[in-house]
Amino acid sequence: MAQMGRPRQFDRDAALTTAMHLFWEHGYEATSLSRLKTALGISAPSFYAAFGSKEALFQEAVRCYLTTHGTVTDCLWDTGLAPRRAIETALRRSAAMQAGRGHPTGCMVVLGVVGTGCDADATLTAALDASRARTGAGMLACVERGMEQGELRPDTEPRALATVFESFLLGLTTLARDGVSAAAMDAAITQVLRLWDLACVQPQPVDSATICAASSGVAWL
Amino acid sequence: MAQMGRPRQFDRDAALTTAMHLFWEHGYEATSLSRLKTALGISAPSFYAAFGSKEALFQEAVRCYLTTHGTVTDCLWDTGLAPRRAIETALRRSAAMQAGRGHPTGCMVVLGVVGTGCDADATLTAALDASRARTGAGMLACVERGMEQGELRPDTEPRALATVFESFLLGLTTLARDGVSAAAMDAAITQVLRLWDLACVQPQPVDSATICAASSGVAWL
DNA sequence: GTACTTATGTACCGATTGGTATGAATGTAG
DNA sequence: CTACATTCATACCAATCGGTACATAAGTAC
Repeated sequence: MAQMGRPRQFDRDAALTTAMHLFWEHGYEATSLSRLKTALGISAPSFYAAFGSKEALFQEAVRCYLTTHGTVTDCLWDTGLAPRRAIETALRRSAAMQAGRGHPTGCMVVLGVVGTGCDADATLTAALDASRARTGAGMLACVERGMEQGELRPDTEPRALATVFESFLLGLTTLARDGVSAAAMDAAITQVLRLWDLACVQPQPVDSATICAASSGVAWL
Repeated sequence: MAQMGRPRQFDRDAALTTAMHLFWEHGYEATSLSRLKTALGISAPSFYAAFGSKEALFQEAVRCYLTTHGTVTDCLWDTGLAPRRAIETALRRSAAMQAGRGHPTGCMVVLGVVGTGCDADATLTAALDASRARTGAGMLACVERGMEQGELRPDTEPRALATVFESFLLGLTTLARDGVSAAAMDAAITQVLRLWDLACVQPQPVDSATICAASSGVAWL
């Protein structure tokens, strides 16, 4: 049996994507029910039958983001990758994604820092906060791996170096919102990665700027 | 003559500061009239008599921010300062301010990128957008000054290097919102400034990390 | 004192917020 | 066919949104 009852007359996945784009673009509070209903092309009862509530839809949109666009930094946890390459890949993929087309600019996880207002918003942004914490920890883990593997000098300050990469990554969101191109971001990424090479035991000229975002199945971003 | 009519029974400047903190913390849309009235301790007619409208108050709050906390990056335009020192001072002052106490964390100018939702919000965030553009241009101007003065190598890519500093600076807002301390930011600033030294004609070990935020009359931040 | 100016408190405005009750429409199961 | 399950459209809900009318209070000017 397929499913009982009258079938819904809209594509739930497509509607979820549209809602994600709205929350991504405008934030949680600024995305009103009426705007959602209009954009999704459905009525209020259909909305609540399909998604439960505005907050539940937001949570689901966040989950959708984290499992798609948000995966660009997962390489930070790929221990099969050289740590420097992991960081470079995360930065270049993130830049390409954030400045990419077909969706709002910037990173939804970063934009969520201001989205709400009440005190009860902790549950709303919990997933976003956790994602940022995870990415920051990933940066630090990569630097520490670089030290453990003897690639970085022992006197390297892992937290300070990781914080540079993390802050730079976080800043891309605002750059993207202000219309900075992916090419400009890529040039900056090439520069900031020289900090890694500078911290290396033996200064080695590395071939940067050649990790393409399309190098591993994220061409849809 | 002092001023005719019944004198107002609240401190307008203090109310403006309180309102600025609310907008800074929660953004424009998430800061409702009732919240403002409660925090300011005044009634609706007093509010409108004193500030005109919510939007007018926001604009005034932005102006207040830009002329106080927002001045931490003005040193980027101080041609009397060595360009490297101008950038370092801007970064360290900004970090100290954003992680400082007595006000919300992060930079109000950066947090404004997501504050609104409608299409007519262009007028709302125009001042914030212009401020970010100005700071970005200031970063670039400093790098270009470093090249013109022969301090940086001729093959330096000014835009790429300036974008690194700019993105790093923008990222501090999210770091601050996530509770990163000023000390941790300072350590990262020391690291990112090595990019400047790396681009110098003659590699020179510079005494970083010793520009205190209190070095020029911004101790109130 | 009276005239005038400004601020305040109460009570209210239409519009929009997120969310529902209700019953008809449309499907499957038997 | 009937019974059941689910979605749909219309209409509606209390609460809150940003903003105002109006009378009163409190000051200065003369």
